[in-house]
Amino acid sequence: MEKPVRRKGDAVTIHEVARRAGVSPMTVSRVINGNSNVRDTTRETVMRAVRELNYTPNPAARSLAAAQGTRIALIYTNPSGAYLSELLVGALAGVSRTAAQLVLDTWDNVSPAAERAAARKLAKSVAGVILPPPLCESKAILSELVAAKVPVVAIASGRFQANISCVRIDDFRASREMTEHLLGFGHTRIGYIKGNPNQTASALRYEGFQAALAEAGLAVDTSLVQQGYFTYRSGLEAAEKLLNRKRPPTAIFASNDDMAAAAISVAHRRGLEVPRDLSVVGFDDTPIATTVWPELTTVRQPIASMAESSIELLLRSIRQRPGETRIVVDHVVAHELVKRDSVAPPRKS
Amino acid sequence: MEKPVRRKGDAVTIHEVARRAGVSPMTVSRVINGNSNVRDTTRETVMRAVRELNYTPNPAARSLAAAQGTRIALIYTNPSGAYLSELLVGALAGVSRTAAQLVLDTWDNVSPAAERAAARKLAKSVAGVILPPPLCESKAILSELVAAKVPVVAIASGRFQANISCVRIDDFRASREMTEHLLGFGHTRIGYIKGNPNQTASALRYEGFQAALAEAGLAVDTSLVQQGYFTYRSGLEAAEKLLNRKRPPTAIFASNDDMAAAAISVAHRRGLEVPRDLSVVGFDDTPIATTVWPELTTVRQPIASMAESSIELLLRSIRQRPGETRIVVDHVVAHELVKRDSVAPPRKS
DNA sequence: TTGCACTTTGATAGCGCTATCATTACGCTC
DNA sequence: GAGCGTAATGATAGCGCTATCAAAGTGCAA
Repeated sequence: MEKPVRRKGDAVTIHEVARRAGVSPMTVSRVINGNSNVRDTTRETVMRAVRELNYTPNPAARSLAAAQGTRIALIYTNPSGAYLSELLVGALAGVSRTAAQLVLDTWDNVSPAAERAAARKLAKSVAGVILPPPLCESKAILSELVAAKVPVVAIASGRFQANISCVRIDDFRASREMTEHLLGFGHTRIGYIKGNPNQTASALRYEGFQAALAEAGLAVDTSLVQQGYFTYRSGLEAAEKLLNRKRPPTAIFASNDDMAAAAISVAHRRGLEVPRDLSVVGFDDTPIATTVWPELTTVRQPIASMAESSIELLLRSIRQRPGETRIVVDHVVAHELVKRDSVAPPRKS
Repeated sequence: MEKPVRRKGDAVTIHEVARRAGVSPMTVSRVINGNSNVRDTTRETVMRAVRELNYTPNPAARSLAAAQGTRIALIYTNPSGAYLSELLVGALAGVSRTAAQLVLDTWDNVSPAAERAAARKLAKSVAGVILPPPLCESKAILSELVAAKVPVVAIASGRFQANISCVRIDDFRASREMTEHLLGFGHTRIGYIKGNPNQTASALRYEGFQAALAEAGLAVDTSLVQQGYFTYRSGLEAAEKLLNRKRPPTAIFASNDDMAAAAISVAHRRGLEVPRDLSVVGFDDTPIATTVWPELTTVRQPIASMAESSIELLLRSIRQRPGETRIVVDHVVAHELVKRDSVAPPRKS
């Protein structure tokens, strides 16, 4: 049995839909592109035909005809690479339905001038950009991209910014919930390891922590709060300081998983068992959360589906007619508290 | 200053190349597709024009005209996901120059029957497949794909298999070198944590370890060899056993980074300092190698560039005319011994 | 030189879709 | 109901590339 010749005849085209609906192919095209200027009744007829024939537009033809070299850039920096693979998986999923191409690049520029230059160059070669943190916090990059009228989606950025679409979770609320979870176990002396101050999310997470404490009528003991930088190394140091105290905390809330993993490691080196002697929780649910032992209780950001949404958003922006006002949305998606094995009630002492 | 209208004129087309080279567009097409039946002198003229104009084929047009929905699948399973992001980065880089689209899928089938069914279905929808371990060791998948005449590239698989192209490092040699490195520091009692037996690479790495020992005139002490499964958890257990011995090893060679990281963690819990009291080395150079402290000495597999080569290989296979014999190559790329901070001479005892 | 088989090149016709402009239908004022 | 402006639809012409087949060139034997 030969493999069928791929050429020809395997897919239903816009013409067949048009014929079935009794309209011209152009009208079908307008309908499937959500174009206005189509009478409602016509639209419905067409849509029915589309459904009946199970029609899917051919992405290649589409982008060829539209001459929109739909290249979408995803720029990242190494530091934030923790969830890179999930980001890529999601972006790829979003792109694979369309003719768009995903192009990757790493920027480790330090100076705003370098970022500015890179952004300007990028703006010329792609139709849209997805920016994870910390890049999406850079004024230099953002202003350059916005000036060049290239649609941008900031992903997992803490806060919504003018002119930039944004797909994110509610860091504040997630962090508050996690703190409440800890509180619910009876912890009252909770150490907190802050994230890198160059990211809005760090502040938001800390605020969520404070808010939960305040609601529970507890004061924030600032000596139990350490600055971290989202790296394992910084988590190591912060946890050392926390556990060196005369009255060490009974739980540590690290604002990402890498630092939480580091806290576990420090605890182990001191002969403390987790969670019996110390509860530890993280944030993000990156692979390391399930690598370490015990597995981390953490907050799951659905990075993959967030990336997928970002692509869709971007594509919609790109497809816009030149005249229309830019689509700018703030898309807050649901997070999830993932309970695993790193939390227990505080030990009686 | 308005952004130039994207439509038209921004890219150099095959016609311009043709005019410059003084041939027809068709001939250019043949050249860039590596088609035979083009005189060498003609080919060179065309290639020069291509270079001078910095021409890149338009992927959309290409796949539209060729009606070859050049979709390349990358299938992975969670367990091997350690270097997934690097794999994706490389594959994407390879793909971004061509019309091909990368589609991802996760298979966590256990039964060969399920794998067989999935492979059969896959064969119908894509033009080529990239298979990282352990999937590339599955007879069921492989035979199904080969039967369907879908080109396959096994990446980072230990050994070359008939009918399947393969891009890999020399696991045996890399492992032998790493062992020699340890030996060079004066270690003679080296613990070894084996990899998952479902992968050829595990055996190869172990053989390399044995070979180096044999060359140095040392006998392999099988009580210093533990079975692991490439997971952090299994590394934990193996390291425990190793360090529980009356005369524990002075160094541990884990056959991947996750298990090496686990070994470090176990050492720390026992108050052992790495590398002062125990040297630990890993394999693969995944992100965890630079996350843990101290950073791991390990063997770097250039996964990204391997993935890129795989794509190129696949594309070449796909572009083949139906008649020709399948291209099957065994591409062994160079590895690298990355020396970091987890190795020191054995402590005098 | 002619004839024949084979290699190399080119002309033509789309791939499936959308931009553009022309055409027709509709709604309204006067 | 004529006249006009706007909304809805259609006809045409490609987007950049490759499949296909026809044409031209090449080599070799007779």
